[in-house]
Amino acid sequence: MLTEFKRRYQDFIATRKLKSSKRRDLIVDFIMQTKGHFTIDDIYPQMLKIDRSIGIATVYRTLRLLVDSGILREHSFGEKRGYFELLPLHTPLHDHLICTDCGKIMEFQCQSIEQEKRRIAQQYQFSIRTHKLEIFGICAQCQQQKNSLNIQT
Amino acid sequence: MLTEFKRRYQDFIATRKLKSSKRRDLIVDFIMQTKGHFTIDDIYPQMLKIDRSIGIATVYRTLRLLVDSGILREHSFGEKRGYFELLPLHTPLHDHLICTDCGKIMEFQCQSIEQEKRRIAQQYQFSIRTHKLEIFGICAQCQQQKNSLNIQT
DNA sequence: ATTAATAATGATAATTATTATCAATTTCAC
DNA sequence: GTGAAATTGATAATAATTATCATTATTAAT
Repeated sequence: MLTEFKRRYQDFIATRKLKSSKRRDLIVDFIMQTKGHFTIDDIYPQMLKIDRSIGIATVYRTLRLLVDSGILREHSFGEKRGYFELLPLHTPLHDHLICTDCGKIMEFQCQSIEQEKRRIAQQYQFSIRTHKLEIFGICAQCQQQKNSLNIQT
Repeated sequence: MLTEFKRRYQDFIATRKLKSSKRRDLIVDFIMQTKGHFTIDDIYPQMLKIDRSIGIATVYRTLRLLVDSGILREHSFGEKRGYFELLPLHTPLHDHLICTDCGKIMEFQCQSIEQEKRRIAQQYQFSIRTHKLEIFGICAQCQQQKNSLNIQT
């Protein structure tokens, strides 16, 4: 069975005149099944279990490929390393709230931000590939913790 | 004369019980006068002209300080190194369009995105410190160039 | 099926930006 | 002035990613 992601991946390979390969197919198959955000360190050890000989460079290369093809989106979330996530087609993009205290990341969707984004792109005759909206601050739980600490002291 | 930025910097120093220092004052004075986005490499050579003995670590430390105090905002713009920009108070935040072809960065302001951002934060009881919205794609000029190339071939 | 051209691979060196360390110096409340 | 604490410059360390390169795999054309 050919999933949406797989189809998009194969299209990308074809239009760029790249060659398919066992290793890359394996990595792509694995990534297709991920949920949420992940780093290289999250997935590389699991890939080694499937194929002991996969080099980390190939994983990096494949991630780059999938980002370029629009299948993955990369975030930094204020950190040095990259986080990746699948972007299904025909699903509105979501954005992120990042707690700078506990590191928690929450997703939200906002139709009107999407709309405004497109309106501005049009105004600048800018052709959008992707976008990232990260809101940094303190989550509800961390605010409560801080409050209770203040009361105790 | 005490500028708005200087006042905010001194407040921050005071509330964190830090000490002032010649070096840091010098760096802060310099940064106050910057316009637009800059990296360490943009400003460090100029600082050396003012004081030959300033170490790059001190500049990094001071930048971090100013980001923490909300005077500077840091962006990655899809690159590894950090870009910084002054955030004046009482001025609505702006966002960025980034051309992945030529690297050009355009700023825009959108009141309704700001509004939606605040609405969502409220919904999640999230206390906003700052935000970054980066829209990646191809600018008008680069699109034209591509079109004309296609016609020629 | 063979070949020839090109792409992919793993290992690892290189890069690059930033942070950590630390002894010496500076600041500042008392 | 004194002493505790913060700051400093030099530089080592870190950490994530990319570049290099010899070898292997893939593919299109024969």
